[in-house]
Amino acid sequence: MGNRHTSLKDLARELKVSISTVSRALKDHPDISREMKEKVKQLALARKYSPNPLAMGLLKQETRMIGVIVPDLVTHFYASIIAGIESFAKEKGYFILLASSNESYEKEKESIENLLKARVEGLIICMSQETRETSHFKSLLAENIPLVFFDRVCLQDQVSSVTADNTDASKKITRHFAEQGYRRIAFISGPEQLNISRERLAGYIAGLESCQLPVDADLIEQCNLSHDSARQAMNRLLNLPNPPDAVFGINDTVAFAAMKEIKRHQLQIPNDMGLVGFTDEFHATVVDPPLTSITHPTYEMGVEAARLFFDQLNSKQSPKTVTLKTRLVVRESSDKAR
Amino acid sequence: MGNRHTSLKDLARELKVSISTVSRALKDHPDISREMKEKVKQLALARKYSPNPLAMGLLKQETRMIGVIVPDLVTHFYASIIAGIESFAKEKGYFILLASSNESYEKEKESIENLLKARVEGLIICMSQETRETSHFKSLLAENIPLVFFDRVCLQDQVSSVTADNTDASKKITRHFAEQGYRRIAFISGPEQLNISRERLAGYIAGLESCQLPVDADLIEQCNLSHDSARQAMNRLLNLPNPPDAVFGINDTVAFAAMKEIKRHQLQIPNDMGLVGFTDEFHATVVDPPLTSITHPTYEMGVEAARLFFDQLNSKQSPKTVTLKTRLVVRESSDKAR
DNA sequence: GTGAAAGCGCTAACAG
DNA sequence: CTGTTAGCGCTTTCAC
Repeated sequence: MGNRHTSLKDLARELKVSISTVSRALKDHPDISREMKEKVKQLALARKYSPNPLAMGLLKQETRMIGVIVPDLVTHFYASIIAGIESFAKEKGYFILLASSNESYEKEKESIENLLKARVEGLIICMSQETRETSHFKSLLAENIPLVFFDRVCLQDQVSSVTADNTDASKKITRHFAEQGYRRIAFISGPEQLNISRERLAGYIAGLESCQLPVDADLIEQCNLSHDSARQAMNRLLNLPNPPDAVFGINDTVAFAAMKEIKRHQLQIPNDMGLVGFTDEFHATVVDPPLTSITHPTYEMGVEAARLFFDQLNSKQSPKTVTLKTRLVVRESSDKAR
Repeated sequence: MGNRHTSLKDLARELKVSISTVSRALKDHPDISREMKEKVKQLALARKYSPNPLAMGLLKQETRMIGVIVPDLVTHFYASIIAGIESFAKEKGYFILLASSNESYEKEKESIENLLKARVEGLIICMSQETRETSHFKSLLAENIPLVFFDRVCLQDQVSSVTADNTDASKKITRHFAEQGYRRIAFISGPEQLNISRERLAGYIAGLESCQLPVDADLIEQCNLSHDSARQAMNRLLNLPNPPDAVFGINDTVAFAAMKEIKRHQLQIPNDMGLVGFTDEFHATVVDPPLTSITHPTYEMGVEAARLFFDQLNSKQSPKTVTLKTRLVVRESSDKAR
């Protein structure tokens, strides 16, 4: 390999001045003469000098890297959030080090350790589904390492986080169903340790109550957010003695799985069964019929998470909670009127 | 911030020995006494010592980072490939630095520069759609920086690359259509500077010829791989005086766009119009009807790209070309028989 | 067996 | 205005 990068030393030698002179000239230090600055800058350009971030990092104790941990690397949902984080971080001259927990608590802990070993300056995390216990996060706090949660959050009084307005959004969904004439509205939730499950469930119930519809425990199903488990949940709903006439799926995967299962049972969407999801723009329009959904502002969520991160980094502020407004976009899957 | 990590110096001070002793003890240097090793290792563990990669990098001139540039961060296709790269790199103790070209030639060049400034040890790249000119890649080669292309490639005699068996696969598609009784088979291609466009077109034509079907220039459309442009292309096909009865879309986005447009024209898939794509497993099964497609081995492609990268890194070998086998998976969208 | 010292590329305090 | 020096964390050669 050899050293393919020009160093200050190289420049200094070539110009027959000291390293510090070169260093200062490049940063327009007032002490340096105009001509010297000229000469140095010109040579630096010619030799394609760029400061060695390792050396800088060592010196300044900063690596300009942020660790990002997501439950899963391959879904559009996280990819889009990551793109948001990346774009904000890039502006600030930071890079992203990416890791996936694969929805596993153990891998989450492992990823945190690896990223810290790589000397990231802090972490932006979406918790794994399995995570019930938060000591690994608390020790980050104890060590004063900047931390931000997005979408799935915990320790909200101590950690900055970005979420969607889950409760509100879910309430809107239930009310929308009711307005369309659906009466037995089911909800397929996720693991109860996740705030998104709890909040969306709360909204679902609040919505039912505000429409004077009864809350029927049979209509509340749970799954582990995997495709298969969501299909099974939908299947249980369909096999109920008194099945629902509408379903609210807690996220993309669940909504898709539900859709497949409904179709498999030869039921028409939206006439026999209404369906609404909680997805990003892209997926909702790809399926057939197009899915009514709360469009999750994924990219924006990433941007906000990064913004919160830098707030933490620059001045240890008290944790902030950002809640992103969502929109209910009505499409065919819940539009009986058509 | 302060220095939150334990250093060799810290350990040395605590044990009242020199830094070099600690360093040697930790790497089981034969000169060090058994007891000393014990003591050092124990304390290192207790203090959670982990070597500072910046210091190591500076010393050894290696950063253990690979730059990865994709045309787009948010699609499942690239996300899945990135996951493959990441998993292999992780094995080797390397991290990924991710950048997106957003299909722009300028951004691609910019990303290369940024990543080099960050001192990645080499690059794994999928070219932007706009890229026609390869001098920025050539200068990487000139500087002996390891480089691997995937999916979209160029300079194949000088650079290692992984691709799918595009020509073969496309031939299979055309032949499959013919077997199903389709006669006017159209192809929606991408920009001609991309090898995937040229190779898939070649396979499409070879397939037609092997079935004694005529090649009709009207049935070969082009788009820039965006959703809108693909819809327009499909639309042009549908408005032909003698429209096709089957369409082969060059990738995911194109196949989806085509599907929407076909539905908008009230045509039934597969009866009025057959449709086949070139997609990863996930997307093909989400749409309705499920899409017959060449399933693109995305994750595997990432793994192979990473493998080639390390081949390059470890010993400057002559460039290799890996071609991944694909499978034609017949689903409803082209299955007239049902 | 262990320590001292140099050096990777850089900045900043201190000299002159 | 410019140079010298120390030090960020680490490995390695050379001394003892």
